[in-house]
Amino acid sequence: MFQHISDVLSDDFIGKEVALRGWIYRKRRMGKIIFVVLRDSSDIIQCVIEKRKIGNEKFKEVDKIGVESSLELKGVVRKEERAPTGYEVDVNDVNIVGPSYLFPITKDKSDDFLLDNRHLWLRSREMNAILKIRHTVFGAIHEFFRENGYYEVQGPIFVTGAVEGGSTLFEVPYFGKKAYLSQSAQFYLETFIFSLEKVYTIAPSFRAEKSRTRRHLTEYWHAEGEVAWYHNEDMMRDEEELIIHIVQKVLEERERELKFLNRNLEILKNLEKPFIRMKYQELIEFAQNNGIDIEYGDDLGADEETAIMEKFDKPVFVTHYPIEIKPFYHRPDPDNPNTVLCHDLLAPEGYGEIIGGGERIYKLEVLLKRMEEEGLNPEDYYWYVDLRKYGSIPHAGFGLGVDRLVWWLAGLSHIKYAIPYPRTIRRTKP
RNA sequence: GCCGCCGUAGCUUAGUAGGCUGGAGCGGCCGGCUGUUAACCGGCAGGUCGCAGGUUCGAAUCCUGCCGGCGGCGCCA
Repeated sequence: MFQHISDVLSDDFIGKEVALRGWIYRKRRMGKIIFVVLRDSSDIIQCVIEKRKIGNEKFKEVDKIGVESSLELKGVVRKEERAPTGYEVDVNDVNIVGPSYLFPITKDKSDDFLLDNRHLWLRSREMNAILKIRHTVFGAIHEFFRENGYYEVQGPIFVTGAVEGGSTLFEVPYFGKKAYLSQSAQFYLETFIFSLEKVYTIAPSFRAEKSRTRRHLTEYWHAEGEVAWYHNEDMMRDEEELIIHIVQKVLEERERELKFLNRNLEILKNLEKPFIRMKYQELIEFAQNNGIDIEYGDDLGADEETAIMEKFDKPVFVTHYPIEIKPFYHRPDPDNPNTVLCHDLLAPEGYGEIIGGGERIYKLEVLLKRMEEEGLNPEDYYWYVDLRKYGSIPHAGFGLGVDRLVWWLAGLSHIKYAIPYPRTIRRTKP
């Protein structure tokens, strides 16, 4: 039986023979001895292959093959301070499963080259760590929703209308007609709540925005929730708990990976609710008092958002935006109809917006009026309007940019490092 | 869409006030080494200088256009 490397990196295995399989991570020959650093999904371990032990022929074969060749080997574990992970295997037998010559990724590599070779770069320890963190994040999201009474649902990806007013949709040919790729499941989630009350989905969203920033992808993973009877504050409370649950889970399961990525864990470890809540108005004043050039009615630009969020070490909910700068479906605040009952959640350390959400308009007349003001044709949204005709209820929802969350949690410099196959304005391969 | 930058060997790059044969490291190939840490030592091979046109006695270097890419803004999760 083969074992994983992480399992045998332990004093319990000293002096015992183990069987390992994996890929050559590094290889160095010193005359009649070859050091192979073997890699599998779990970790790396240095293996020593001596000519006198495995014979001339085998030795020559191993000498010939390159980095990323796949191997099966048997050997005895020994504690060895000189080895990269503290233990070493004295190899008794080795079998080359699939040789690799001229692996394209070597010592010097540019960002662009690694993106072109992402299919191979996934094997790197960096990507291995990021992928494991992603795995934990996605799992934690499902866990949270399911433990809190949400049903998982699936909306369509081919759609005919926009959710976000200003956003650009990807148009695709559809049997002689036009369809678009979904940019949010929100409107569909709103239909599900009349059956299931609390629903969520994790799905890709597509935005044809020609954004060239460290926080934008054209295809990204969107975790969205929608809840019947919830008001803005109820929604924020769940989101707060969701984020804390994810952070806890990542700290529990992925501390090693975060450390490997040189993530400073203090902010994550100290994270607790409640998050900071600020009305848009207060945020503008706060920004102005901190020397940021912004006026009431301006949308928060990336510079402002970054400058503001560098001053906080926990996430901030920004609520009550002016009605003009938010999409039509947000419910106006009854106490101040010039603002809407919405919220954005900004991640600290300069990372910025990771969640957008709010309470939806549930009265038919209000919705029709808002659509008219925005120049939208209710017929295009007939099914969305219908929800306000047949037993409408207050409800709220939100969308979490999962890749953005991973980007922040892992402390990455660009969102393209947070997703295995980033799709940006200029990249659709590999 | 706007602003800025880049394109030289498989990879990372030096070289651009125009001038001899475009240098190097890594990787590769050949050889050496029993404690290496993306080892080291000796040797060899490897270049349409993104593409097209122009200026010039002469262009990797200057000009024009195109192609590809990077960073940021706007927009958003």
